[in-house]
Amino acid sequence: MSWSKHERGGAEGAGGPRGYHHGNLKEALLRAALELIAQKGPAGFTFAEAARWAGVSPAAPYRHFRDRDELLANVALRGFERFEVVLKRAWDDGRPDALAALDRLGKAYMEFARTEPAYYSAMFEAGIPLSTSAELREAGERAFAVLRGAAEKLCAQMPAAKRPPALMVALHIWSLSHGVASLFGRGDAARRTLPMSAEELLEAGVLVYLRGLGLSAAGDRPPG
Amino acid sequence: MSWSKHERGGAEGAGGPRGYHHGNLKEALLRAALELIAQKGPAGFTFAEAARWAGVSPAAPYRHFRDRDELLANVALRGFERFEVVLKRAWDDGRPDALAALDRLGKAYMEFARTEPAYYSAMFEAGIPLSTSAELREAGERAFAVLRGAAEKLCAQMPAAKRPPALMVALHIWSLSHGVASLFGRGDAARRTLPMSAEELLEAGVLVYLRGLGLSAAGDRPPG
DNA sequence: CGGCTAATGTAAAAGCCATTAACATGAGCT
DNA sequence: AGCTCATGTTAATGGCTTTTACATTAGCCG
Repeated sequence: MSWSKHERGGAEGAGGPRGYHHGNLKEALLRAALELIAQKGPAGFTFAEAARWAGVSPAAPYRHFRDRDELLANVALRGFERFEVVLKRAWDDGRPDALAALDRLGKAYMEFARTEPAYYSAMFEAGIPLSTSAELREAGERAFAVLRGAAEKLCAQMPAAKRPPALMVALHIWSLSHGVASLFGRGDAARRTLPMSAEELLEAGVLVYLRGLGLSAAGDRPPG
Repeated sequence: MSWSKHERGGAEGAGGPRGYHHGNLKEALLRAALELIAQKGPAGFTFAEAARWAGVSPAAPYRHFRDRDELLANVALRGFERFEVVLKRAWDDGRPDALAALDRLGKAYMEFARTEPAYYSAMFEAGIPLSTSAELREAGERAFAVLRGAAEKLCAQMPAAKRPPALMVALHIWSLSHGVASLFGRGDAARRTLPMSAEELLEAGVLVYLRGLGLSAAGDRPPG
């Protein structure tokens, strides 16, 4: 194992590099970007400041990312990967039943948006075209696939005659989740004062929606 | 009427100013910003280029806007005002009945997002804190008030016992609309290939949701 | 009409950022 | 030990933002 090189930068925080070579600059830049995006939004983040944060010259990042956008795209990529993990864990293959699991899924969605606003905005609000890289698109697809799988399990337990297309259900739930997260999910600036938390709002909305689909177990009274 | 001054800049397109003074620079800058945001997104838009587009020096805009963000906020403000008009017209006080009017409202929402992407992104995706100015916040409230009024009319025609809070309904519909618009509503880059248009997706989602609320007239079969 | 003043523009400069090109260092392999 | 390539640095270019000092002129007042 090559200790002398790889131990550095990996767990060193903002300590800074020792020698001429940083040792783990790519990773350090990704982390710096994440931190800066969290502080000032995807627009406020600058390549040069990430370099500074990592303790290298402004030109160094170009050895690892073609340009600023590619770094942003890499943050988004990593975000989608983490998002998929989080959603998968919450869904847990629909155990113990699809409705309980879907409820966890919604909470996990909102929690991700709330606790990882930098990832979330890089993924959805930074204006990165998904066509940037196949990897990015596929990571996005995999995250969405979790939602889609959940929709399929839900639809499967409905009588075939009144069964809606699972893809449509997945898109509806995703849209509602993203809308709530995007409009009300983050702590500070753009928030409107709500009579309920974003999590509750989403949960209530999904319940109403599912009832509309005919899932009788889903909240038989209107929430309020 | 002061022809000699005000005719200029107002309808002159990119013709450029004639004398030392532009005559209607503020308006020209707002329009330039709108055009540039439409082309390159709120992040790609630059103050200097708007000035160039209006035919003035890079410092001139500072006579009308404190900084770049204030210009952006003014675009968003104007966007909310237009949005309110569009939504109000579509809602038309709920004529001939609330469901038909709500359907028009959803279509108008999506059409605004689609045909005025620059306004839409300035309003919702540019990261402008609503606290920027009271005017901005109030304009946003007025636009939302249309949705809220629609939700109230819908709820009013439900039996009081199973009547959900109108505010919650408005927030749900808004979130779903914004989610659909934001994820699938704009033409080119970030779009995913869908089995249906964004308008259809939203309409179907709202119908399911309303059915979940117990509005029996709302789509008695699951859409597909 | 003639002149004052405030509004509106311009020019120039400082400071930051992105990006590139030429050069430097040293890690890892042979 | 020496080679070579990955990884950094320095320096330079060009653009953007914002400020300061100065220029022009529109509108008003006598």
